[in-house]
Amino acid sequence: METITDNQKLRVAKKLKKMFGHIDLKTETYCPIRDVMALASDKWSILIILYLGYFPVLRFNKLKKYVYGISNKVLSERLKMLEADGYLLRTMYAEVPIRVEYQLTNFGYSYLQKLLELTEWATSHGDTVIKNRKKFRSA
Amino acid sequence: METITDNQKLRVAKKLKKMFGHIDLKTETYCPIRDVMALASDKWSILIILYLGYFPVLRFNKLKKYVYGISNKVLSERLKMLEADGYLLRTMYAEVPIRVEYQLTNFGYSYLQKLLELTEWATSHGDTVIKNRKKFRSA
DNA sequence: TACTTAAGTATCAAAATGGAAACTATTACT
DNA sequence: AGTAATAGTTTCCATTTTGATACTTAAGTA
Repeated sequence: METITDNQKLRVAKKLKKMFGHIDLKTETYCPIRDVMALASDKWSILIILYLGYFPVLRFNKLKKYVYGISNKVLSERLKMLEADGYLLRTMYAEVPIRVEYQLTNFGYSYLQKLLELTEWATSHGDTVIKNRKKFRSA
Repeated sequence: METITDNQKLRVAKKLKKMFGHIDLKTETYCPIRDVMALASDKWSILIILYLGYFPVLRFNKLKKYVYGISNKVLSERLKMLEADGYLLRTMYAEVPIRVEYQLTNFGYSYLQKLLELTEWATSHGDTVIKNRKKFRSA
């Protein structure tokens, strides 16, 4: 079982208060969690960013191999959006055949650091989730 | 500009190596990032978990108000999945009208701690993303 | 002339997702 | 009998999101 200390709870409460004080809850003003996270925590975006963290530079087709299951269309879409938001840099070399390299910006790298907290948690708790699901289904 | 120290880069590389060593990249074995994160980093799930962190207990309609824009269908769907995966607890009181309470489990709380790293980052970098987008469009 | 390769784009059908609105169950109250 | 409230479920339709496949561009090579 997970144990959570009172100290941890306090820290979390503090962070939440700060965050929720900053964002307006009721009205539909701009909400970074809805906007920024929508792209950056997307299933494919997460994988793209992680692989670009692992391999400093990747080309389109290489990336597509690592992020298996993604289609040309979706990959190029996500790359364009991630570039637009500033997470990554696209460099095109006018060779033949053309060569394009993708790499994280410092901004993207800064995001990756936080993202890692989450993906590490996910990899170490994946089995628990599976167990929970089974228990739930059989209940 | 974001500055990233070599020290930070080293730490990130270490984490990535550990994660990517653990998961098999090439074959399609079970991948917690694809599976666990798919639900837990979903747009609506994030908001649900954050609000359940902020308010220790919430009922269906209250939650729906906070997570504005979500429909009955999607909210009840997400709640069921989050319950199944073990993030939250659903308690039903056989009163009339019926009363149902949702709250985070310790497991869900443990996830929330990591999630906060990301949402805090997002709230403090939302303006940068907006700026980046503008720059990109006008380039 | 045809072929090759990288990095996409274009296109169209298929599938998944989403939202709106109506409906259900239950018991007490008027 | 009709109304009210909560917590959903159901239905149906529209929009979004995918996925697969073919196509493009450019220069060098066989």
